[in-house]
Amino acid sequence: MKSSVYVTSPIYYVNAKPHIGHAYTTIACDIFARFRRMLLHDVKFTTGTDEHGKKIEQSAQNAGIDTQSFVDQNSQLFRDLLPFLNIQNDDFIRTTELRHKKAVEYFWEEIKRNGYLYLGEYSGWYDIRNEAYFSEDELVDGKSPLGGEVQYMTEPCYFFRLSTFNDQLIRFYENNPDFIMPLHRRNEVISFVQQGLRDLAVTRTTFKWGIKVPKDPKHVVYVWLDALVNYLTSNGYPDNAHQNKDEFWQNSVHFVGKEIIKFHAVYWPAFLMAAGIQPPRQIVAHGWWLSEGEKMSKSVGNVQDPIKYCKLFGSDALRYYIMREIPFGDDGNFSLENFIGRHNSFLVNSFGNLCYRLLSFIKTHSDGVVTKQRDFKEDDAIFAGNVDEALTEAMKAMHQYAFSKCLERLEDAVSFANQYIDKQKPWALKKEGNTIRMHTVLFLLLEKTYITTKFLMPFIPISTAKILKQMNIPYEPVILIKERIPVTVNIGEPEIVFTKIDPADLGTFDVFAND
RNA sequence: GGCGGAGUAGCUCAGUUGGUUAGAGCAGCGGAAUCAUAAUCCGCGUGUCGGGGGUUCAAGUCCCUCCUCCGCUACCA
Repeated sequence: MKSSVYVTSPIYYVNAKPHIGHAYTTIACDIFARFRRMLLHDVKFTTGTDEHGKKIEQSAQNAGIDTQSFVDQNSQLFRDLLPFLNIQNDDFIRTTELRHKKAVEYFWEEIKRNGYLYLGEYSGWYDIRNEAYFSEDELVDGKSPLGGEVQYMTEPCYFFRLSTFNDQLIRFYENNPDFIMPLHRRNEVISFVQQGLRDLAVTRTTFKWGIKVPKDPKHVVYVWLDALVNYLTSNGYPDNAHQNKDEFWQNSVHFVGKEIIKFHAVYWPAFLMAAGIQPPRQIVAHGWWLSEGEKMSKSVGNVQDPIKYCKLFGSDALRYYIMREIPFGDDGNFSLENFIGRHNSFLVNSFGNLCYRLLSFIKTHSDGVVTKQRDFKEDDAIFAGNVDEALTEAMKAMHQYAFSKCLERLEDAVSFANQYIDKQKPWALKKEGNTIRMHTVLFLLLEKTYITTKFLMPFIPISTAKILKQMNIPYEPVILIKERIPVTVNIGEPEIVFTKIDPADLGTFDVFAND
């Protein structure tokens, strides 16, 4: 039976411009989605923007424009980022859309009907910027622990009976050991829940910019409850109310940054349980980027701008670097120097050069034609075996969201090919007039390089498409480790696909977002 | 304070349930080759495996302790 997968990025809060962190999550989702498509799975991949809340309302006021125009403009910035990054998403959802309003209202009625909401009163110090209440003793120098300005407020509000889900959540984590990836994040979540959950205030009355509570419109639904429901909205809820029977929902994977794990791994499953819907299949959390060794911040002025990188080096270069540099889940450092180093070392010197040297050799020394021959030697079997093994491990890594490990294995495969070509010396075979052996070697090289290139497609789709076109092998977009190519290949015109980045040419290239 | 993670070659890191002379990539040095974007290939690392103590025939790998860094979380006086 055909597998399905529902891949979601977080929806991005439209109060700030997109930076490398947003690009990172979205690219990871896209690569995973492309990978699964190449396994011929049914894939739905959604991203979008989160547009409600007091903070948005205030930012719009400060900017002197009406709130809807404000979110329209800012949401567009995130939408515009997608083609730059070469993202193939199936949906772009905005929380201000009517379909989402309907979904939230329906969801609200469901959890209310099931008895998980009650009207109470909330008072405390409210951090406007971070949309959160704090108790007196949590304040630091008169500000919230998150650094925002606070004001004391009392408001009637609806509470969600989160406290009744303690045991159910713990049991869920135990029964689904791979629910939270990577593992150490899971432990943090479990220990958080084990300390005991308190009921959660899920409405506000201090602002208007949000989805109103059905039949009690002075209350606005808490932004996180609102935002999380987007994953259902995009999957057709509430028209498609039976999410438990939905193939996509059963195989839903939420990619998130580590800072929002609690919302996705605790609140969200509890909300869903309250509505009678099963939790998502997996939460995959990634780490944060430092910028040139320091924490990224607007005031420091070192916020990395993904669009600049794409404009100058192409989206493939950014996609490769960002996935290769750090193990998914860990924090890492984004630096121009490393970017250039990795780009030149693998994409240009290792992979790009392999493709070009192989194809141009076939073009010049074999009239552009390779035919399968059977003058095999032990070296051939070793080479083929090594590549197959590397690709098998790459496949395994991909299923575990270990993107950098997957790329390492693919790099190994490329390296095996470079070693093999050097050892077999097809140029020497040509001189000797040993055409049969030369074709045997070239054919094997072409076949293995072709398969490796296809495996690289999810990461660097534009470049690999060019290379495959040059190979002129009719292909299906499928990853098959043991794939065979036609017995005779008449290659196309070889061209250089990756060009070396010379730091000297960059001059005063400013990698940071100017604002 | 509690829980958890980490501290291994210049840099980034692998090191399975303890077992032969501790590994890889990058950078660096030397060489080969010339199909290729001077790309590639081969060779080269005496690191107190954070400090100290212990268990063991044997510890980077287990136990104790201390130091440093990070994450989650709590909070007394």
